[in-house]
Amino acid sequence: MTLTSLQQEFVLHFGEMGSRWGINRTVGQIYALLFISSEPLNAETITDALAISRSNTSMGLKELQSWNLVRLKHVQGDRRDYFTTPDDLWEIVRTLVAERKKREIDPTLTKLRELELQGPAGDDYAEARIAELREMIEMMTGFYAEMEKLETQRLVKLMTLGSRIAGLIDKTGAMFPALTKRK
Amino acid sequence: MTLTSLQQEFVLHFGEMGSRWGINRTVGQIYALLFISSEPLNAETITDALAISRSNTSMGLKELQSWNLVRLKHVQGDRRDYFTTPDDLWEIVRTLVAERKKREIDPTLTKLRELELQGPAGDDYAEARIAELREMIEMMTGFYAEMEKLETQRLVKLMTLGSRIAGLIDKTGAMFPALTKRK
DNA sequence: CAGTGATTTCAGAAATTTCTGAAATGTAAG
DNA sequence: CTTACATTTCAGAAATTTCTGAAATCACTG
Repeated sequence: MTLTSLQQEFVLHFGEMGSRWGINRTVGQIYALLFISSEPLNAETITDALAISRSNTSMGLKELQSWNLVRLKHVQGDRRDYFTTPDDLWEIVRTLVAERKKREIDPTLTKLRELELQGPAGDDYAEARIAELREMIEMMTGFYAEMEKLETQRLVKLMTLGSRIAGLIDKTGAMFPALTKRK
Repeated sequence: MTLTSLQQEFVLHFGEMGSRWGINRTVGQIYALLFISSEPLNAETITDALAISRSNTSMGLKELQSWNLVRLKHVQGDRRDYFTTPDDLWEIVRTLVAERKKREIDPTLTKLRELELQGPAGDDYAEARIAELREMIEMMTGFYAEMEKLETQRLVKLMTLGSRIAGLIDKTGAMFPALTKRK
């Protein structure tokens, strides 16, 4: 498979960005290629489109699968595995956020709780700082859990509303009547 | 400087997590150490607390400064530079989000716009996919820009309210009267 | 259940990133 | 201007990550 120059540029960009995210260049490129391909691709096709080794493709796909970022498809009369990304961009974003939370946030939250359980260590400042950090992370993950439940439509509306929502809350942090009365 | 076992564990954890984020172990450790230290620390102190080379400390601090994550302080009658993290956790989070956006999102947005400007490349699917991705990123960064403007107090309240806010929007995505009337 | 092709595994090679010590540069004080 | 630190730079060493080709495993098919 030969890439159009548009595909080429897109794929290369995601490869470079990959390192800024926590993933490697090849994984970024594979994902980008699947993302802009209208049809599912098999490992062989990816291998030659990106000019990498077959085994590298295999590892990259495995990595993407562990992130739940690609779906496996099968073509009638073809034994090979074909891969795609979900059509729904929101689904992709949800997955991405969920997985990053799992890998980047949750372990830290666990560790902080563990440290607090070890009880007073005679370092009041550090202890207070750790507690404060834990509380903040809990607040943010709690908010995230709520947002995760929302249907996409409502989420979109919420984002579009933007800061107009904040108008409902006065400076002291109390809610305006409009919000408290209803429900 | 010798670390208490609490400090030790905290610092090592952030070192390990560092690689899951885009930063390296040492940078994570330096930041963690500054974060749980009640007093500003100089490079020499950091160097021996973490058992790394003086030059490594210098590079790590430079990296943290480029992220705006540390502040430089000076102690009367001492020529050395002392470093701390802001007391306000919210300020830290805001900085972190802003910097990650700058490094991880903005370049991609620019690239996508650039690709669109290059005009029809005869690959309708890829073009549509790119446009869709650009729109989603614009929506999210737009929402972020709004949230960034809010005072911390309101932001906290908003997060605590959580999904109750979503009750204000009906399934079709239209706002409920309560929200539209008050303005 | 042998044969064929697809996929994965894995040890070492290649590439990249991180770290160090030595030298260079910067800076305040005398 | 010179001395006395403090900090930064930088080339090479060390460590880590990524990539490859060969071999192993897996799984259909006839």
